[in-house]
Amino acid sequence: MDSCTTRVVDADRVTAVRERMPQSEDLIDTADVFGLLSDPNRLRLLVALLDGELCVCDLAAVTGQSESAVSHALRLLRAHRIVAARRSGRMAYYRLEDPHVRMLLDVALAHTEHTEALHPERDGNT
Amino acid sequence: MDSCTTRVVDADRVTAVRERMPQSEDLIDTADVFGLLSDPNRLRLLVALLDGELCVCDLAAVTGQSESAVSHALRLLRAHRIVAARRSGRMAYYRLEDPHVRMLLDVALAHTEHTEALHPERDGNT
DNA sequence: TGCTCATATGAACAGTCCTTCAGATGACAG
DNA sequence: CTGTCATCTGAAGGACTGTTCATATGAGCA
Repeated sequence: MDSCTTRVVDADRVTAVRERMPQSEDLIDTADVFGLLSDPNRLRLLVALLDGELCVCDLAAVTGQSESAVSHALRLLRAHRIVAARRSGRMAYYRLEDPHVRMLLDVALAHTEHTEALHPERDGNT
Repeated sequence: MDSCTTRVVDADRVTAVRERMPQSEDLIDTADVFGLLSDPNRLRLLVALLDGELCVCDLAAVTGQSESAVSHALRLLRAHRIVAARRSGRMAYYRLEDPHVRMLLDVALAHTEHTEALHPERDGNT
């Protein structure tokens, strides 16, 4: 049927799965969110914010990063509406704003704590 | 108290949050998993596999990638035990193996479908 | 045995990302 | 108004990632 570049074995499955596939735009947005959670330091920041708001310097102290690095990370997260800032004088208090991300964090952390001693990096072959 | 590089405003909160913070190793593993989900093409592969196993060429057809790219991606996912392969002759059928990742995908996709028209990339300032 | 097909792999290039350093902004104290 | 403090920003360097092209493996078939 389509002998271009991609052979197809189970044409029906392919068509069915293709129709169920979310829009490319949505996929990209989702991948983007995962990307924001894929950096250990950013992850630390978000985990720290699970309990409530914190200012930049406290976030730096908690996560062990430079304040500049924290600021950069927060800027990124803020641009994606994942965190929000409240200003009080010269301080900036950040909070976790996106309930969707909070859910992902909950799921992820709950499971990693149960999945100790399951270290990958070996070739998962037959 | 610690006048090194990082000032602290709310010392008690900092200590409390620090103690609740998961182990660095766990954090890194979690970030790693998110990283694997942060590529649109890899995400497409995993979404395609939500319904059941598929061979490499069908995955390529569904996701619109070259078979080589698919193979590389699957190799990575396989190394992290997120997918598993079943061989039948010269074909390789892949399935989603990690229930934890399946859960993350479910949560993420459910929400992106509801969160249309919420495009970020603007500076989330006051 | 030799050919073809499905998949796997390696090397390499381009693009992206994170950190750091230096400097800018804007608020508060005197 | 001047100096200090908390935070923000821009530029730059090095590391990492994903793709492609070319080739290797290994199963089925003649």
